[in-house]
Amino acid sequence: MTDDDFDLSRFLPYALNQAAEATSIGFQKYYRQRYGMLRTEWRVLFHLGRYGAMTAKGICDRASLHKTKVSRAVHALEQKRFLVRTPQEQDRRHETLALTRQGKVVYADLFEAAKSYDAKLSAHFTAQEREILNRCLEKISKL
Amino acid sequence: MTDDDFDLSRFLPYALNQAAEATSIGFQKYYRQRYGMLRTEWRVLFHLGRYGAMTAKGICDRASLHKTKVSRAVHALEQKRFLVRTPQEQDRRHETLALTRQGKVVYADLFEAAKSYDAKLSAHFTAQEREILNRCLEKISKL
DNA sequence: AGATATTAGTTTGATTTGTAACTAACAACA
DNA sequence: TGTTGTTAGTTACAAATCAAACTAATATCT
Repeated sequence: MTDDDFDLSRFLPYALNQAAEATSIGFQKYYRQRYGMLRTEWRVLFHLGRYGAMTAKGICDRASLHKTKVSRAVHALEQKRFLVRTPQEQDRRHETLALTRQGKVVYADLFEAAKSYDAKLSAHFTAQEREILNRCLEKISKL
Repeated sequence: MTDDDFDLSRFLPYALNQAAEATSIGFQKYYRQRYGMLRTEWRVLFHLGRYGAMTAKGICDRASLHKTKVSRAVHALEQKRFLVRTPQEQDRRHETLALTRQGKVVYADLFEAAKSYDAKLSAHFTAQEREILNRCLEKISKL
């Protein structure tokens, strides 16, 4: 490859970042305006809604999020009355996090919004493209 | 699609973000440790090295970066003596930004590092995957 | 010319993130 | 029992980002 062929837009970290930002904006607007939520809050909410009650540590591990980020998101979601914490009997260091009724409603709404947002994005690709794209992204995330 | 199939890892904004972060880390280390640079600084440096002298506005447009980010990056690169500014005669609002000799050396180093980092990443994909991945990312960035 | 609007770039203050130190609860082992 | 280590989660401070207000130069319109 000659130097002329190597451009920022072909540099994977850059291209991925640009694409990530471009797709994030639209959905971000939704949970920000509607529920005053931050990205980490949405992720934490999603995990609890999708996989059921778990501890903050569980979310850290599943979502590859740092514990301070999760700690702050949990606090914010608690303030909004979207979740409640319950210290575990056998080990009081662990707190089980569970969505409230209201939290579940919000989750359901965001889940649907995410699905339809994703569908709208996917419409720009062929089935093959979408499949390969997913495969590539998954591979990269596991590097 | 049933709900069971829709997971965070299949939600494009999320998958792109995870992949972007995963690939960024390795290269970020390089320009951070070696030159104390931030991401925006590396991007600005790259633009000047790759496309030649231009104004801050020019970089904003080409790189889709906000002017405050560019302003700060330019300031930082100036402090490091990687670039110099020259107000334009005919319109003194515009300043032409150009890499210094030292800036060019740093650019050349980072350019090579980026190329080889990218090559290492690309090794995980087939030619077809890489091609489709690029195409998809480009499409997405233009949405 | 003089008033108004744009444009390039900077600064400021609030929000968000990252890093490291911290507390509290439990475990292991002498 | 007491000392040391580990783990879950929080807090505090520094660094980075974002949005909005600002300055200075030029353009436009009357």
